[in-house]
Amino acid sequence: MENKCGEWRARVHREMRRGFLSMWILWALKKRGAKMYGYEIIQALREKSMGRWEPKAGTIYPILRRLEEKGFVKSEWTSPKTRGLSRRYYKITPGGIKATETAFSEWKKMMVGFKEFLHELFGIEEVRK
Amino acid sequence: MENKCGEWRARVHREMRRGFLSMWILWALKKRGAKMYGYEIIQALREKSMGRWEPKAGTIYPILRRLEEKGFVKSEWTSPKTRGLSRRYYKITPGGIKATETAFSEWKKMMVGFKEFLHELFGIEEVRK
DNA sequence: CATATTTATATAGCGTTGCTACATATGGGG
DNA sequence: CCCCATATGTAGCAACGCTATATAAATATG
Repeated sequence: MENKCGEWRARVHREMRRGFLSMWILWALKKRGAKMYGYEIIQALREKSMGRWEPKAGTIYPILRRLEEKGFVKSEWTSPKTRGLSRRYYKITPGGIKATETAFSEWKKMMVGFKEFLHELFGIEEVRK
Repeated sequence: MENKCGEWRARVHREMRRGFLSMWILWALKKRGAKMYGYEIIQALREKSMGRWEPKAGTIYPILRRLEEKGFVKSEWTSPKTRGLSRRYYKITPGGIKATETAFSEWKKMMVGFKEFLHELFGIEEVRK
């Protein structure tokens, strides 16, 4: 029972993240301005979400590849000059910037829609945070 | 160009809905109190979202089946006494009510987290390494 | 020196889900 | 009778978050 509830919670959490992660990463690249590499993004998300979320490598690296396939980021493999491991740096493209804005616009519409939906259908004020 | 942007928009829209639809439907059943049938739910969502979303039968019916598999709703096939088509009526269970609250709690956490994430990562202060 | 941990990237495969497309069937209006 | 609305359902696709696992070099620890 408790277990099933936990599973449900985890599943809800997981499914709710879908569609947001790409947006978050594109956003990070856009606002940061500079190029970032995968491991750096993983750590940034972990730190900035303050323990709310532990992004996994198997989640982030595929996202970055997909974003590159779509032309939203461009990557560049760099060998360190003095020491350290090689890194693949990602940089957002103009298309990526546009995609970020599109995604945010969709997100906002959905949130507004969700609140209005709840309000209209059920008169829930609770939702207004 | 325009096409690709449209595809991206549609994909974002689609992915963002994941994890919300079950919650919406459970919520509708919970707040409505009474039992509802699939077609009714589809129409209610269409009307109440005011054209923002056109829920499809192929989306809603499978959701209802899954919710029943999880024990969050119970269904009952009813033949009309006088006239009209037979309908499968759904009613939320105590487990479903708990699941609704769980999902809403997760949703709120995620929204708050998202806002804080954006503020912290991209606020006035320069982002640290 | 040897070992363990951290840094860094990558992919195969799983499960869930929203959606398209299609199938089936009844009721009512013209 | 024909057409649309009503009403339910499933097969199959595509996307994506995640687990598990692999690889390899750098760095820390004993």
